[in-house]
Amino acid sequence: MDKEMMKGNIDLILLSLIAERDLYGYEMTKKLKRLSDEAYSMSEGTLYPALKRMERKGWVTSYWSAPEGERRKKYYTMTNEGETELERKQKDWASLHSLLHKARKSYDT
Amino acid sequence: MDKEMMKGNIDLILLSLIAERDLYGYEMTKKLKRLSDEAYSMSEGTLYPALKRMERKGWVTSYWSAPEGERRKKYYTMTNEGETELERKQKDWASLHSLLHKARKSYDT
DNA sequence: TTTTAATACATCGTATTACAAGGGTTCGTG
DNA sequence: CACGAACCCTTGTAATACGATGTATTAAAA
Repeated sequence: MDKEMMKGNIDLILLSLIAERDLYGYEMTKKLKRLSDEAYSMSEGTLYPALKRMERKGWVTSYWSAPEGERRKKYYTMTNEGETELERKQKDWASLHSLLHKARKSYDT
Repeated sequence: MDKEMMKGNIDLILLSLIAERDLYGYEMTKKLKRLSDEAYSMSEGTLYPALKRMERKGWVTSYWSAPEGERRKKYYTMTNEGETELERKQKDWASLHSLLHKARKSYDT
């Protein structure tokens, strides 16, 4: 998968991940790599600013976790607004999918 | 459909349209609006620079048509490179779709 | 006939975005 | 102790989407 394909969809990807369970940043990069069969690596220069952005928009919140003997990790968790936004993005995604389908099939003149 | 959803997918959309048959710019905006049930309007400030960009990249070529009594229109047509690029983008799109699916389903830990 | 709306192409300035490159700390293992 | 992996972050740059704006031409309405 070309990295270009991620453009414009970073937030949707991250929201989808975080919706499942709380994750910390570094973990997200590893998970994405695994889920894409090593095809896609999200650079940290993309990830961390994106997380900040989403937190600023109120879609996620974060908390530090530092259990005994473990190093600190910054976990991100979903807000209600984030869930709303995710649903919106999923709908948009479906609409775009449908639009592309129609375009390919020359649905009308 | 929110306009935001188009970000990063403009080229894919336009290539999909042009792959079906030669089209001129203004026609593309109308067709997209129709295909999306009036939900999406591609602004001309988005469209024309995008067409120029794709022509520069060799994905499409253009020709002017000015039949007797009709006003001039600039038609765009697909190149072989454009078809290759379209296939590449379609594959990427499918990969992203799969990735999102796996993210939602908590496919792994 | 004058005005208005639609058709058709284009550019410019701005805000946003993705990312490579870099910086830093902490921890485990050889 | 050295080294790499785990973890977080910022800065600068290039590309992108789009609103605003400009210019002609043609069709329709007033």
